[in-house]
Amino acid sequence: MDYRRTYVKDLLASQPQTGVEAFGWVKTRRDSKGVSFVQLSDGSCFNDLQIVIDAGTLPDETLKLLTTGASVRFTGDLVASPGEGQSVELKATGAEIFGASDPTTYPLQKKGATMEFLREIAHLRVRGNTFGAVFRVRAQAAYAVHKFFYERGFHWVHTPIITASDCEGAGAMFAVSTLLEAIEDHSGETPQTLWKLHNQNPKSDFFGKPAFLTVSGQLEAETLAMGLTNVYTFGPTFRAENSNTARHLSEFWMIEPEMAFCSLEGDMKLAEEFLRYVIQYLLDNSSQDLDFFNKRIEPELLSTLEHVANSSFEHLTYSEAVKHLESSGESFEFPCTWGSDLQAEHERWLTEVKVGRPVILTDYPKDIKAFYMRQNEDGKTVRAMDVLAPRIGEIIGGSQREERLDVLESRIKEMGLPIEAYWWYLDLRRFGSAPHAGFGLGFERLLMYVTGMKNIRDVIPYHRTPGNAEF
RNA sequence: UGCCCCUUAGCUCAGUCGGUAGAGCAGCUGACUGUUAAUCAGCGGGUCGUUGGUUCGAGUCCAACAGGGGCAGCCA
Repeated sequence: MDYRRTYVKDLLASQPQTGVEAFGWVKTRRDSKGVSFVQLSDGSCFNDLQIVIDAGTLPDETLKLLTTGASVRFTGDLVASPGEGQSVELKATGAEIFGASDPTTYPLQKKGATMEFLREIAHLRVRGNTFGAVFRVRAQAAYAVHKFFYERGFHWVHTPIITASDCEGAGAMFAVSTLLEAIEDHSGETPQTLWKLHNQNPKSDFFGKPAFLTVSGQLEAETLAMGLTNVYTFGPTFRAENSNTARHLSEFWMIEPEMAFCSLEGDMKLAEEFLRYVIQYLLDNSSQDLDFFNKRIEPELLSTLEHVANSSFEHLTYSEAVKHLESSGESFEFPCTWGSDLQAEHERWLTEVKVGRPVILTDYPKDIKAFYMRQNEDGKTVRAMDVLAPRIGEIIGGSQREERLDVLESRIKEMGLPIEAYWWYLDLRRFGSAPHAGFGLGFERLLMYVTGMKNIRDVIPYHRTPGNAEF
């Protein structure tokens, strides 16, 4: 056996020929008097290979073991299919079963299961139509991300996953420590694992100071952009927020481009180009999987994606958006006033009702945005942007960064942050500072958008959320 | 973190007023010369999430716990 062999995807695209083999897992079997049909899947593409087994070809014992979930190698001839739904099929002459799958206990079936149930058997769900498609599209999208940046001369940079800088400021962090040790407690009826804290002094911890999992690679990416000009990160990101929604994960993958000599206008242009490029790439290269999502998951998916790939995004300033919201005539649960952050219901109205496609909001009040965003001349707003998309809300958050040393320093002090910790970040403004901008994009939110999947936990193989780290 | 909902067969669900359990699919057996979520007939399948309480009697009412989910906030 060798990984260099013919896969289901290749067989389905081949002309009839003798002496072929196919490896995979049985999805279903159908029996008639003189013939049995097996749908064989190996994950190489959306469609299954239909295996035709004439009665008497295989021993009864073998045929009986060809149940949903079994892994098998079929040998035979690839022939033109007289039935509808496929151009070729494999006429079996032999079958070797590697692993049987007891149909009375195998939890996957050919008929509907809920997303919630499949999430609890996440180690098996990839064998079904939906999750096979999700993870193929995920891989294609990741490739498209790299391709997009590579074609534009961006350098992929690897910012640290463990960070001792608690100044990233993007949310609650997970601690990374060796001061804790697991101990078994046998005093109760059932033994349980407890934590023992060696001591409470961070100086004796592994890194000699408190360390955390990164919540953003942005600040480090900025340092790399101040030498490589155009860079991006694409890696895991961690937030210890107690968020329980269909669009938050504790561990997710984020894409963060950062560009030197670039204004917010260039940043917006990149964000829009990026989204439209990835969507077009998937329309061109994942059409079978997208057709399935359009048919079974989200009926408006294809028309929406095609529309977005071919039309420019609406641009609005925060202040204009607030005016639209105030005169909308809608009765929101929370009224919209200038100076406060937009509620989810406001964002939804703007992108779904008012505009009907992605919208970029810019120039937010400085008090509701991060310290590093560049201040406008009005002294009240900053060069921030959020890209909002129908159905999923905020998909991108970015800004032009504050490149003026004095303004940045006073902003850090104003917000009560420990200025000593930012010494290296401030150095960028001391030595060859340059206007620069970037954004952060949640990869799983992008995947929700392009697949139509409704819960972010269903576009990552194993989700990490508060109270859940199974598998 | 706050508010709300759900948990009955392997899966998806019904179960009225509190009176001791139902369907479809899956599985098994059989029928059918080529099916596409095949079809048809028959059969088996239950600690009603767990613990406690109210009651003559609890799937049904109450409480706690466990698991799952929705909305909001935080954000990507």
